[in-house]
Amino acid sequence: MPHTDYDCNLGCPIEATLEVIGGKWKSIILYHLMEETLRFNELRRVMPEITHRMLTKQLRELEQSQLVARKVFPEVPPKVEYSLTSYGQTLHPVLSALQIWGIEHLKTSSE
Amino acid sequence: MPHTDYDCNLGCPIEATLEVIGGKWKSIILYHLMEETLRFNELRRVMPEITHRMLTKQLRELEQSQLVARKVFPEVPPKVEYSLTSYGQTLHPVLSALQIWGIEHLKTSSE
DNA sequence: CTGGATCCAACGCGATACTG
DNA sequence: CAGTATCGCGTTGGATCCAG
Repeated sequence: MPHTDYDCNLGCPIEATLEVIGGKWKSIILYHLMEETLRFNELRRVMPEITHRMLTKQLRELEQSQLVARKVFPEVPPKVEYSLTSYGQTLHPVLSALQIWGIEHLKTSSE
Repeated sequence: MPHTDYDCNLGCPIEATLEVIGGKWKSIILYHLMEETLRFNELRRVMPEITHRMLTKQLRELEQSQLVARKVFPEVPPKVEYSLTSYGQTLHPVLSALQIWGIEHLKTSSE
């Protein structure tokens, strides 16, 4: 890709993306939701290190970014499903790139 | 891309990548160094919003990650050039993916 | 089960001043 | 020009408790 004049001063695209998927948890959440719809506690199970509070918070932000959809089932006990929106799906190439490089990086740094 | 068993619990590749290029500034610095070697103050000029202190700090961390090379010219006044290492170059696809999605995202969110 | 609210410690980061 | 050291504020985020 050419070094365009999106010069990262005004509305830098890279920064914009990181704004949305950056942080310690968002991309991981998105990654897990890429394949399957998950409930709140299912997400906690696949991400044992995130705290209850943070998961809630991150999910709210992903909702606001239109990347994640929240579906509430009016039941007792409550049931809430989280899934990617179609817009969220467009992040697939980005997450793939991150994952691919990460795999190589982990290999390299463990040598 | 298949949903492999890099399940993001133990040594998650995505997290590993973000560990290295994440944060508000690192990817931007890498982006600018992708095309050309730059001196300290040249970097500041293309990134007007970063503070002196933060630029120094981020550059040190990128050095430690082996992504950026620091070359000091023993002159007065001092001259220091920063460039990508060959390892740093391998991030090209990742940064491209971030940039491409960001461009679309900015378009979308401004509508 | 899902999730909000509060308290509080830890850290990030800017501002500033100082060096070779 | 390039870089370090110190201070101090603001935000982040963990622990905990409460609620539908």
